[in-house]
Amino acid sequence: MARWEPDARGRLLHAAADLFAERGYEATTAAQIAERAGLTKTTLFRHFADKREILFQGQDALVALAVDGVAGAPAGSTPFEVLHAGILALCTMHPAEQRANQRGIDALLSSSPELQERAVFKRSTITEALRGSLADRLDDGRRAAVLADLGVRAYYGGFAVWIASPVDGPLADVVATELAAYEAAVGSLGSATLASSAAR
Amino acid sequence: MARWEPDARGRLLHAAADLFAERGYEATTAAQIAERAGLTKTTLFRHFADKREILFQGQDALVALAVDGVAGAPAGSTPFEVLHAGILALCTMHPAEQRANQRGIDALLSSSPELQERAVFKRSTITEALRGSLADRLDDGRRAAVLADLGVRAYYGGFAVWIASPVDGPLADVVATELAAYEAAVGSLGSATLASSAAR
DNA sequence: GTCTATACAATGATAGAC
DNA sequence: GTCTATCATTGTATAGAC
Repeated sequence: MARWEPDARGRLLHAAADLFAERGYEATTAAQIAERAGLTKTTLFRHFADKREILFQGQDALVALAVDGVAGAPAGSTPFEVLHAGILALCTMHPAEQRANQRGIDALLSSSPELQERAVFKRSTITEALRGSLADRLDDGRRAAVLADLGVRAYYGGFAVWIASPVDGPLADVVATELAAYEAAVGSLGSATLASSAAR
Repeated sequence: MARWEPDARGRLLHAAADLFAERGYEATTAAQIAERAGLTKTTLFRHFADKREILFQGQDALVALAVDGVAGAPAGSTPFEVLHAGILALCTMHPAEQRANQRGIDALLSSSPELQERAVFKRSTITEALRGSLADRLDDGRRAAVLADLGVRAYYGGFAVWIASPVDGPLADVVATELAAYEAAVGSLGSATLASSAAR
């Protein structure tokens, strides 16, 4: 028999979600979250590095998804196809059932500068991991970097559209549309540049 | 006659630079900085929003530089020429004499996760401002976003090279070289995409 | 309008007991 | 793993001094 109730982490997450929804992020203290979960502040900080991390639960898995997605792209893929593989792998983290949850988290994020800073950092971590794995595949570091930025933009942009949309549908569809639009924008940029330099 | 010693902000910056160099960022407390400057903690936090901001002194001006640089690009410029104008404007913030200082700041940044997070946030603020002003000029939002990412990469990448380089020279030269390299990478990406889609 | 004094709330770390 | 307890530090708030 366990000497304490199981799933402390899950209880903390649940308590935090409730309290953040009730009073907002800043008005909720770490001690209050712990108390509602039937635990203490010390235990909370054993499970989460800091208060902000509670809201980014599971985000760390995105890095591995992107890297594995890129690594798993078939040989002979074009650079954009490799990128697609990495970005669409990210979408598997967000099933349609969680869309309502994500809306709530999104609202919290925009309420606190502290959380926005952390969100930007997470985004940059994903971008950097993606850039690294693309660089392994593409042997041109700068091309890999540009693709990583572009892919992450499509992912986050698609995510925002998906969250805001009234109709249910898979995130991957929206993101794929975004990716195609960015691809077109880069294509026109490339050809515009070539045309203008050819004109000289 | 002043009733107190002037230039409190300057003294705080100087005291912080000394203490950070002596003991590192984390081992220096806000109270110690204030004390060495002959002030109190309260005053320090009147001049800086938080401890991290002490190390990003002046960074906020970069946003205006980028925006004004883009806005000042001559009519009829190509998208890349507009971008050049914005990015090279950023370089005016960093005269060659400050290169040694920047090296010290750079070392501190890599010593603390807290500072890295703030640095990433500053970078994203600059990117976002640049993206906005490029979007005004270029009427294609996604193209503007890709260019902003690319330009900021050239700026930060060039900055790192400039910091590390043993030879003295203007930052703008290094950054211009980076920009050209990224431009070439995007050009080849665009034509590769066009070629591969044409081949179908 | 800038600084000081004091008190305060909250984060996060640490040590030792169960 | 969790708890109690204590602690340093950040950052805020208030009221007053010059």
